[in-house]
Amino acid sequence: MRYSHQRETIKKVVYGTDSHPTAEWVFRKTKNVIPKISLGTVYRNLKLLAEMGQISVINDDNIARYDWNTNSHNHLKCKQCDSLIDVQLVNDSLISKIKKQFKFDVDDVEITIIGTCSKHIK
Amino acid sequence: MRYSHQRETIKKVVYGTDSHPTAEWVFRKTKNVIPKISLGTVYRNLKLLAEMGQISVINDDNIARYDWNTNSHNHLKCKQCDSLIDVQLVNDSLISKIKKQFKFDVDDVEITIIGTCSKHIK
DNA sequence: ACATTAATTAGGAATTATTACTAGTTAATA
DNA sequence: TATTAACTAGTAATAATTCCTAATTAATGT
Repeated sequence: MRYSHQRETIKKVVYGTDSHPTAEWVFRKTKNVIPKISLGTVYRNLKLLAEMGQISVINDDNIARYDWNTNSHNHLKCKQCDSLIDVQLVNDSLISKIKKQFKFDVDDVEITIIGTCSKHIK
Repeated sequence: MRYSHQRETIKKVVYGTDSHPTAEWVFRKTKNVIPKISLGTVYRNLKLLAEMGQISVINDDNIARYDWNTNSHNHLKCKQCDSLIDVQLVNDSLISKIKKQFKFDVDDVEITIIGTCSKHIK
C-alpha cells in the first residue's frame, strides 16, 4: 500500500474525534485540509482503513459510522441527542457461553443499547 | 386504520417465515398472492406493522430485515450462510446494571453475534 | 535529478435501499 | 348506493455508497 496524503488526513480526522463520525462528517472535516478531496476518496479510504484494522465501522441504523477505537466495545445510543457512548459490557465468559450453548464460533459481538442518556433523563 | 388486503397479506408473509426476510423478499412472496402489488406498498405497510408493534425491524448491515417475533431477543449471524438465528441472551440484570452504572434509561438492547454457525464450522 | 509505472485521486455516473408524490381505487359508514 | 377518507400502483426522488475513468502522484530504478 502506497502512502497517500488523503488517506493519512482522513485517518487523522477519525482519530481526532470521539463522536463516531459518518463518512459525510469525515468528508467535511477533511475538506478543511484538502479542499479538492472527493467524497468517493473518503469512502474508499475509510473502507481501506477498516480492512487494515486501523479503524472500525459501526452500523448505526442504516448509516455507517467510524471509530478509531478498534478494541472490542459496545455503545449506548441516546434517542434524544443521537450520540453514541462507548462502554464495555461483554466479557469472555459470555463468548464462551455462546460457543458452548449454540456451537457457534464467535468473531464479534455487536451490542447497542438504545435509550436515554443521563443528560436527557428528566 | 382501515382494513387492507395488501397489509394483511404482507403480515401473513412475514408471520410465515423464520428467515428474517428483507422488504424485497416480502415483496416477491406477496406478489405470488397479489401480482400487481407495488414495492412501495410493501415498504409502507412493513413500516406501519412495525409502528403498531405487530412485527419488529432488524438492522442488518445496511439493510432492514423484518421479524414476526416482537419479543426482545438477539441474533447469531453466520458469516457463511448469512442466516440469523434467534437466541435469548439478555436478562433483566444486565439492563438494571446499565441503568445504575451509566445512569442510562434502557429502551431496547440490540445484540448481534457475528461468527460461524454449527453447520459451517469445519 | 529524471523516466517509468502502478497505485491513487477527482469528478461524475451508477447502484441500492428506501421514501415521497399523485391520480385512481377501495373499505367503511350513513 | 353515495360519500369520503384511507389506501394503492406506479413512478419520481432521495440518501448512502460504490463504480468508472482519465489524470495525478508516490515509489523505484537509472
